[in-house]
Amino acid sequence: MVCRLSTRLLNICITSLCKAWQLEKAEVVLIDGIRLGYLPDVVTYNTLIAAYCRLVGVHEAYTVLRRMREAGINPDVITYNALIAGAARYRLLPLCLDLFEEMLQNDIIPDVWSYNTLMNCFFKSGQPVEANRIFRDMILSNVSPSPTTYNTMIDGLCKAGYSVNALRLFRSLQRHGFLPQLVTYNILINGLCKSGKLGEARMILKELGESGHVPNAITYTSVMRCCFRHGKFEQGFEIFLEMKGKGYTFDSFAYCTVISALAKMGKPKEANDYIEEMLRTGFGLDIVSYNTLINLYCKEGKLETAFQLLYEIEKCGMQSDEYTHTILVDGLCKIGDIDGAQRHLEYMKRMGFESNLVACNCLIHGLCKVGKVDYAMKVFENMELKDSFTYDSLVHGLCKARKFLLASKLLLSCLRKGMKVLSSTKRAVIAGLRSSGLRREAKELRSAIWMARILHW
DNA sequence: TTAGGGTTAG
Repeated sequence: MVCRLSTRLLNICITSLCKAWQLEKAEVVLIDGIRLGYLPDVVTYNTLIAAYCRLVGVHEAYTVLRRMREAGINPDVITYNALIAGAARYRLLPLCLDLFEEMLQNDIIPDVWSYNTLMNCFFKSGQPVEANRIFRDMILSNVSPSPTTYNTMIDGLCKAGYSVNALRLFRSLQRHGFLPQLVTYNILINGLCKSGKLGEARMILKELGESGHVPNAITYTSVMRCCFRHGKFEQGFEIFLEMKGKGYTFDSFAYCTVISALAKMGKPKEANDYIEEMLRTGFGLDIVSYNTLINLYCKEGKLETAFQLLYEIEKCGMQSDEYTHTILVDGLCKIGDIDGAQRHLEYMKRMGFESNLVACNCLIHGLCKVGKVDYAMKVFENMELKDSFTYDSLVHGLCKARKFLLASKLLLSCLRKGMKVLSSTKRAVIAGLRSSGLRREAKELRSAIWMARILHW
């Protein structure tokens, strides 16, 4: 009894220290505890493993598992779930699968949490088909799905571009008596908004209103962002005011949405006013908030201030991300500092950021803007991934350089891949071919555009 | 120990 009480006390201490990010102190308490006869149990080690995953890394957490075994304590399903969640946090899909396999080999039966985490990891890694396979495995293993399972499925489907299937799943669950939670509505509203299905999003929002759930800050932010994206600025700002009135502007999410919208609208003065308001509220800025500010400074051409912020981020120990550097590359391109942009791309590589499609697109656009279209072509040829932004920028650049035949060739290869390009891009190439006396080529391009429209409808 | 909102390019 005394021993069990002591272990409980030890666990309470370790849990509090882990929650306060005091991992080193938690380790000291563990060592001192053992010395004083407070014996750790599976909960002690599970707490430490979860904390290592969250604060240090999954490999370091795995060393705790070894120590746990050395202490004669067997891991359980919670131990493995924590490790799988840790691996999923760092998108280490093969490690997630290895851990799942190791769990099975140790005769530990995976539970709904294990499957949910693995499924989510597959979705986050861009593998919706595999995620669905995990869902099926779960059913075959007689593990009952939880509301989180369905929420993960709906969210994953939306993010993978299958919002229609997500809505279908939602409806079929409802028919089988599933009562959607607020989070389910939020996932679906956000997913439908992002895929441009505004009518359906509005319908779900109406159903949410009738469901008895009260829309929260997340619901409001999703809908507000959707309004801004579709040019309904007045409605967007009305939502922001309503959020303020309800006390839903307690974090940076709503502010970042509004500031970015104003930056896009070319209203830096108003955006700066909101920045000041956000800073006055006193909540700490995270990396997305910093990125929003850097983006605004870049849009204003204030690159020095933007880099000063990057310096601040790094100085306070915060990690900059792909967005931070992509925004800076774009900012440099926009002021015509192509050398600076290329240097920053190199810096990104050195920092360990993988090849970044958006940043490369910015460079191509910047090169075309300053008339270096041949160099833009070289960058294009070396790019592994290309999207409609890549083609749009380059085709426009080629038209500007009066290289209409090459522009037409690129445009066609883009259309054949089923990518959508701007109407202005198509018009520029056809008009260019005509003005150069290439009437037959212009006619052929028009037919090809027409065919592509039918094929990829 | 699992799920939801904010930041980048034509």
